[in-house]
Amino acid sequence: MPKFSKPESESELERRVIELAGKKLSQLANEIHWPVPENLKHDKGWIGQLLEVHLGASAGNLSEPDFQNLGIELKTIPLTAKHKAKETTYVCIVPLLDNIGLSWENSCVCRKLSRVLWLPIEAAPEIPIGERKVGRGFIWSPSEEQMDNLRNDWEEFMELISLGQVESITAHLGEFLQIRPKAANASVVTTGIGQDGMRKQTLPRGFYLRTSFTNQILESLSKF
DNA sequence: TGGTGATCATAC
DNA sequence: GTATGATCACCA
Repeated sequence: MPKFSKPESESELERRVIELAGKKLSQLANEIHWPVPENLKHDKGWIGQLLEVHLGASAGNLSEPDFQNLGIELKTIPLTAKHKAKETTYVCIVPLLDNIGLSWENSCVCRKLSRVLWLPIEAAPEIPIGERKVGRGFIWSPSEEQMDNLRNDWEEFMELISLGQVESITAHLGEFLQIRPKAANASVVTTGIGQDGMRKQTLPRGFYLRTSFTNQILESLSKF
């Protein structure tokens, strides 16, 4: 069996996650002959991709779960020195068009978060990238309460968007979910709905999970 | 100093 | 541009 074959079952994936716990990123990078970057300024997705390779995720830029056969999405969680979530977690792009009649159950947020492999990684700035260790990952599904919370935020956002209020949405909105720009830079545009109901060019946005939400998940587990 | 708004790399 | 992977950088 090749070293980084895709896991055939959830229990196999879990075993491999446990094996990764406590390892340094430099160790994982060396095994696949990847150089370790000085910082992540120009390699923001480096850690996520490193772990995808090690766990045998059927990577690619498909809008499919990372482990297609298992229906599981892989998400790394950068941790502060206090082992709290350091950053919000990107979920998916916000649909700005043709979202009439889109139900929460069929939304990208609900589908992506229904089954997630969370992998905490040390990310305190004082620790060099290569010295950062992988935490104890775990497979998770949202509780009913968490689902309700996310759905409430999502429905509020989608109503604003369908009413042409995209431009008025700031990252302050939403209790657990938020909407922020998701683009290479501020001049990138996509088509959305304007205040007059006509199509309008606007900045692409993404759904993100607030750190309060991911911390809630982390607190219910032992990470290391 | 934490959160919001902006940005980076890469494949197609 | 859209999709994947996210973190940076600045200001309140």
